[in-house]
Amino acid sequence: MESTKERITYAALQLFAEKGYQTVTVKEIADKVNIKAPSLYKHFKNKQEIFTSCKDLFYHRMHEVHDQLHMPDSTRPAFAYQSATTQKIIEIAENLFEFYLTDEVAANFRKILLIERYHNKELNQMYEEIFIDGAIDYEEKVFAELVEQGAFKKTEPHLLAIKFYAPIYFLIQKYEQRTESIEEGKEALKQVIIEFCQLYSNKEG
Amino acid sequence: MESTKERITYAALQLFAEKGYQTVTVKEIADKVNIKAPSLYKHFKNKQEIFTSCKDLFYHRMHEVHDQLHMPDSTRPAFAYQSATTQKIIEIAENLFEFYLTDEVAANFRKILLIERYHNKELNQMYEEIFIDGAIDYEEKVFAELVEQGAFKKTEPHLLAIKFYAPIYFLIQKYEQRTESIEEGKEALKQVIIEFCQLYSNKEG
DNA sequence: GTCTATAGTTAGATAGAC
DNA sequence: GTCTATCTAACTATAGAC
Repeated sequence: MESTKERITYAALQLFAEKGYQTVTVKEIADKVNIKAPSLYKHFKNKQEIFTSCKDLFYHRMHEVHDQLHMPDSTRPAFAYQSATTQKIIEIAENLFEFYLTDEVAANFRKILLIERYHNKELNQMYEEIFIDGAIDYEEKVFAELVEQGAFKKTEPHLLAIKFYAPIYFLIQKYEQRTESIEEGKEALKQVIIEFCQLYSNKEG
Repeated sequence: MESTKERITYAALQLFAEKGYQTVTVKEIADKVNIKAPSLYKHFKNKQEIFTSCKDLFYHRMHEVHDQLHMPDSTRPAFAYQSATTQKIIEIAENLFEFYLTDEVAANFRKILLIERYHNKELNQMYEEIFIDGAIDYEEKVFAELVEQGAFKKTEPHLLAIKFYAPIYFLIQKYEQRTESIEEGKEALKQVIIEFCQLYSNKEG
């Protein structure tokens, strides 16, 4: 059972991701939910609040999944890097890739951030925290730990993080517009990560 | 001497890159050129034609620079891969990075493509041709040639292309919103590419 | 909580004077 | 080729009936 408020939020999320906030009209959102535009205002004060609802939905979903997957999250305390293994970082890469491509909320809000960040300071900060600096900082810590443990060869963690994360970042943007070929993308990712691990890890695999 | 038509195109280019096509009003464009909105219509038939003018400007600039730098361009005949050397691919990476971050036309239109591609088939195709498949195809050919020449170790060209290109792609998106720190980005790029070449090339450098 | 009707505003674009 | 004045259409949002 989905409430009308939730249906509006999901409809708006899809439309904002496709066209951007300003381009989407409240009538379009209403049409998608099969109600008339003025009825929206019984659920939300105004258009901006619908957007806020999308943002809240994404934050909630992201924290939930990042927690599950022990993924980057600059707004929460650090997770146990001690448990990092080569196998685990492969899993992290695959989960990250899959989450931001197939999860409806994550995939759409990622697009929204990409679109809106050029004229919205807050959303730009959010994008950088999640997909640029935040992600790199996290990977850096993971690799620093792996190097210290002796699991990885002594290498500069920042460069290692870029080499590891950049292909994930690139492949997400490559396959976001062709979700029917996601398996192909996953395969490419896997190969890149495996080669990466063979190069820099001391153990095999 | 810049014509009013050119001044309008450049003003629109900046605004579209920041806010997206729909969000920008013709009044905003006019304000930036210090004329009144109706005067725009003496230079362009409508708003859409201003956008077309931005696109044409970018295409012209891109072909010009890609030719100069022997860079990817799926709409033109292939360049002489025979002349590819390790030193040259480092230069290609740096030039690509610098062009799409510092050239006013290229940097702004790249943002426009990123913003508009989710709801515009033509622009999505253009983005993929320039920044995704086109770029990867080009690098793939370069590396295939380098491998055949014996300059590079025998490696799967497609994976090599992703490993080479993804960091460029990522760093462009990292530094596009902080052009004051571009030198830092250039340094990171250089290090990544140098390490890349050390790993895969047979000769040094 | 849905609707119809409509207010209030702003957008893109045109007409016509200078 | 610039301007002022203005048209028309579209959008956000409100009022009030059901």
